[in-house]
Amino acid sequence: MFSIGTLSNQTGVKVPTIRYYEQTGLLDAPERTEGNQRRYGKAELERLGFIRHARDLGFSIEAIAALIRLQNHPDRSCKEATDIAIAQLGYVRAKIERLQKLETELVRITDGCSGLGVTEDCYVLASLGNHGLCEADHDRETR
Amino acid sequence: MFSIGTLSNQTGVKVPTIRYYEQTGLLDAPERTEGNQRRYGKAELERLGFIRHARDLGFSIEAIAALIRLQNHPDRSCKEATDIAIAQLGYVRAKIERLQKLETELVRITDGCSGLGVTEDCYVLASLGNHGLCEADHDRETR
DNA sequence: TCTTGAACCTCTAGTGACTAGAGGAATTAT
DNA sequence: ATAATTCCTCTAGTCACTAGAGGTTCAAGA
Repeated sequence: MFSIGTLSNQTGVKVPTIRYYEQTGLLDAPERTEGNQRRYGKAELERLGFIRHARDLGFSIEAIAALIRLQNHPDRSCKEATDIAIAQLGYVRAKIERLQKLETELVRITDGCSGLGVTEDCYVLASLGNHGLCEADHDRETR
Repeated sequence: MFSIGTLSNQTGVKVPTIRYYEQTGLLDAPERTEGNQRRYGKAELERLGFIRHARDLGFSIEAIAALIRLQNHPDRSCKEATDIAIAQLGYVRAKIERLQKLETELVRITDGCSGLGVTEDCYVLASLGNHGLCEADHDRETR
């Protein structure tokens, strides 16, 4: 049994974040010492590792909660877990595509400007003010 | 002179968002009617178009505020505006790179799973639980 | 001119996933 | 025994909005 600080060191997840995960139900409330401090074991270490890895991959807390529910029902079809991962993949791909459009336009904007003039004639500012200068549409980056 | 709703229609920026921009200082407080309703002119329309375009490109409110300050001092060097845009480009590129790593791993994870079995043997869940299965490091996606 | 209904106003609170800080208690090391 | 560190809870802040309550003003038609 180890403290929240040790768990934090083992997993790289910050202490307040661990408490936040407990609060939101991603982690079960652990045992406590007589003095009310949290004490964790191997099971929590593994689950937090799972959560951390999924977060690193950009899964939402909500999606991770769903994955954990699936883990707790090992008889359920694997398809549901795969579906969540595939949805995440689609989300990541869509985001990449959007960002690549933004990259293209930012390159265009920054290339057009020597950086030597004064703001009055600045191509960056002109481009931002005049969407008509864009070559293509770019969707809003929803983060 | 036109209302906030008209401005919203012209720019595609939602009414509450326009008020939010005013509150945060991105937009100046406009004239009001006797009945306290906002009335806008061409200048505000243009500035909001500028803001919208910059937001679409992923610039932060803070960065946009800086760009607007530069616009208001046309004698300042264009370099500052270009620097902001270049920083944004770097940010976008870093994000793309991270997301591509995530994409690779998500493909690996989802390809490894037939979707036919039960969760107990699910490769998706196993992969998420065991970071050691990853081929490469992937940084946390900071959004 | 009056009425109706749409659009407007302010204010507060909620979103996601944390992070920061206050003020105090428990644990660990010396 | 004492000092340093870690832990506890609770509240509030972050970013860029979005939603809703409860009330007021405006514009168009009768």
